[in-house]
Amino acid sequence: MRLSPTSYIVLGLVRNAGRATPYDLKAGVAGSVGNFWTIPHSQLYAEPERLARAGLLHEERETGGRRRRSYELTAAGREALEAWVGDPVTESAELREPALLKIFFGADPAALAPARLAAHRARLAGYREIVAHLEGQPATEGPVLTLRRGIANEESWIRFWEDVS
Amino acid sequence: MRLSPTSYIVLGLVRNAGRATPYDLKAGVAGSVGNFWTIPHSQLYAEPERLARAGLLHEERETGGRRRRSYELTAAGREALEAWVGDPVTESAELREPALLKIFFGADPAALAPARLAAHRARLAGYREIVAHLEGQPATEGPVLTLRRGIANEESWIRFWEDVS
DNA sequence: GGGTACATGTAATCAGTTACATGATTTA
DNA sequence: TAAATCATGTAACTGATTACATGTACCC
Repeated sequence: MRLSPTSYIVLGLVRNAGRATPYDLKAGVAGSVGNFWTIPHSQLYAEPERLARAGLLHEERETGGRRRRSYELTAAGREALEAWVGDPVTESAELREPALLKIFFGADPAALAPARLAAHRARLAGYREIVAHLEGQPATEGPVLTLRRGIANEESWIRFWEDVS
Repeated sequence: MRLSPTSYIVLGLVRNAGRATPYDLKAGVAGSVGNFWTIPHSQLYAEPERLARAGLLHEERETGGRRRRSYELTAAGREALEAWVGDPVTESAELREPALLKIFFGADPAALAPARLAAHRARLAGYREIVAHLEGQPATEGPVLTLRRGIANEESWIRFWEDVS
């Protein structure tokens, strides 16, 4: 089985939580990685199933009631996650910004700017708030760094859209 | 039919070229939008076919030889493209940077930095070269603006990776 | 004449998107 | 007690990825 970023997000969140249901994962994504990498919740049902088939997660299902599924890491799962985290090679992300596509094909940037500026400013404010709460907590270096990068990114976009306004 | 960014890239490139085969599109993507939005070439066979079924492209096929397909815009296709370009509302892009995911889940940023820095510096140099050739040409405002954004983006990433080195 | 790179496509699989559903809790 | 929202899933479709294939042209 080929492991995708989605797989590692699931593995990572399960590791952080110890044990998680798809719904926990949904909440986990929304409150953390989801800021820069969202996953539709249907994938959070499908993906753990795949990972369980591959032996990287252990699945348990409630016998009564709603028969909820919950997952935890197997040894193999932990190894796969750690190998990925430890590997210094990564792919490159693409910009894939729809507004840039429009500009490329002739849109007037000044017309796009107001909506883009509002969106970026809102996210920037959100990030600043989260980071204020997070700083000082123990064991949050990773999340704090990604937030810092998120902030720099929003600032960079804001400068761009201001320039073309 | 729902039109995706892929659809608009195809429509836009066909408009720019007047008429194009899938292979022309492949070259077109590689030399332009591909810098921030790549499309596997198999999609450049599938997507025009869909667009032709939807009446947005007109397909012609060589009778002899390799029976190459070529496409041009229909009136409806041109309208759809212009409506999209003229609409000031766009979705938001996500960062989706694999290296950030790794950091989020505990990777050492200093270990990731060298490869990332090399990649970003190479792209930055490439962009600067293209932009130097492009500036001054007529009717290249769109592409030049996207390149400028690409450059700012690379610079912003380079700052980030230098900071954590 | 043989290798290498460009040109041109097809097919199978799979992940992701979208939509549909419904049970349980809280709140007005 | 009705409405809203949270919790929990499934199913259908379709776009994207990957791999396979082969033809043509040019260069050594």
